Amino acid sequence: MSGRAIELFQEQSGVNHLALRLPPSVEAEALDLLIDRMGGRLSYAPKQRIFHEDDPAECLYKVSSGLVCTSKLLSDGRRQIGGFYLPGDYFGLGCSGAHTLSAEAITNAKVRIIKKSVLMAVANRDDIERQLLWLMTRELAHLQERVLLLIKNAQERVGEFILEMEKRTKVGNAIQLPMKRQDIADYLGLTIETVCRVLTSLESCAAIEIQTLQRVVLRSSSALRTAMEDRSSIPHKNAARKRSDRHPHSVRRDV
Amino acid sequence: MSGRAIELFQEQSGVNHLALRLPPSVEAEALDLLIDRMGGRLSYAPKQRIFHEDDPAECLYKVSSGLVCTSKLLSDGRRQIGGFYLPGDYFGLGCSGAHTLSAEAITNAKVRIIKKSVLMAVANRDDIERQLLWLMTRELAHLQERVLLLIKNAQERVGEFILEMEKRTKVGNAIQLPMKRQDIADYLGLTIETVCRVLTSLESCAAIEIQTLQRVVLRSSSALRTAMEDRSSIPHKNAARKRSDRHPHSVRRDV
DNA sequence: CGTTGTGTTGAGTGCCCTCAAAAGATGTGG
DNA sequence: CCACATCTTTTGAGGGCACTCAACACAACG
Repeated sequence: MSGRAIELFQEQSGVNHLALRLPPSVEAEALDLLIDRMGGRLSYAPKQRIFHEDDPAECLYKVSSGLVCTSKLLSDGRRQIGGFYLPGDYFGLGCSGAHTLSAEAITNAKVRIIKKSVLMAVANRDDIERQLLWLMTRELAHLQERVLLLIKNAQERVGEFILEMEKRTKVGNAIQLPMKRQDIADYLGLTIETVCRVLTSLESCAAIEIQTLQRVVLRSSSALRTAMEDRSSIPHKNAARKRSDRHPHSVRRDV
Repeated sequence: MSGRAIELFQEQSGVNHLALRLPPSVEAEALDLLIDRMGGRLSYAPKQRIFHEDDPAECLYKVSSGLVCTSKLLSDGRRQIGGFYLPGDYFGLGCSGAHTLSAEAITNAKVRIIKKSVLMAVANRDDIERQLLWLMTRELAHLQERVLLLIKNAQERVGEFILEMEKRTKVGNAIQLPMKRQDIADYLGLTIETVCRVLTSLESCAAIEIQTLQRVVLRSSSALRTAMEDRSSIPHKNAARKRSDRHPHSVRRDV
């Protein structure tokens, strides 16, 4: 249980130990090695389920190839997609006890899987722990971004999605969209029709080019930005004017 | 750096060590003791800022009294509230490097503050680490709930907010709403007018009673549930019928 | 008791959803 | 390789929910 009182004041490692301020270069090297060597290999066909949302969350997963998503089915029939996971991405984190989301393959996918208990038994615990904490922190930051996304309008949601996928899947200058339009819609909290319409409008304003269903090229990022901010050339929504009215002295009370 | 190879195979503690499956009774006892005894005391007036969203995230905060919220100002002037924190709640977690949100007091508030480095230097690290991980896991679960909330309609959002606040702030049978209507709106991604209208309609259908601006009583939880599910008696939105059309064989491919 | 901030209510509009149908993509058997 | 069936995507028409704008009621404070 204890037996590490001797280390109590080793400040250097102690400070970093918290893993809430991590050297960015660390990433998950040891974890990668471990799961690649010791983790089980599993293959999934499109739409095949990897785990269900009530299954005990005792494993850690990493995508080797293909595309995986987590999702949740609501009582009214709507589906919300928690995230898309590309090769190299980890999923199944951040759940104590049971998963809160299901996971399924979207394309053919190969997945590495390792039990958390095995992970802890085999590896240097602190390294692994720090890396897991880092992964959780990233997941949390990503979720916060998503919350911000969901209060925006359709053009901004789709636009930010394009930009996110550009960072993650660009080969040459082609952005890959391996998921269905319906998956994008469920990820962005929109309908498939709205996603289609926005994509079409983005193409017609020369921001992007839809080469195939799953292949998009970013033609003009400035045009994309413009289209995202454009509210049909009407200064609608809660504009800055209104906001300043609402918090007229949010500044002057600062210490 | 290392020197802990001897502990490598201490299975028992190693398994729990991951803190991703925690004994629910643990909560944050040691952490509570530590921050209450060693943490600094700070007092804030309404609307006073506690930290800014770009400040380095090197401290952990706990509300002693009053109400605190985290928030982010968007470029278009909209504000998104990350969360409300009541006495006993921790905030400032889950950020590596810099905060992603600002924090400010809503009412008069007393806050305990402790540096993460001090925390790690003074305490048994594993306990503290486990408790921090547990707090982060809760934060993550809460964020996932929020994402699900934001794709729902106004009545469901406000209704779920009432139910959440009932769990957290009920004294007798009165629910306390210490924040402004605008704060609720910014938390739910709605406008203040919509929040008002929904609250009024919930009162007129006998689901709740608005005693004062900041004091609400839940009259009939069943009426509330009905009002939340009610889409003006029209089976709109993506109903189950349409959803089953969209994924007609999501079952048959399971292993 | 005026002033300022906050909350409520009303009228009108637009964004996105629903419903519907056509067009395109994908897969299978002949 | 083509015909056919199925699934997916696109496009169109129309409507509702939540937003914008505006005015009034209420509360807090000096």
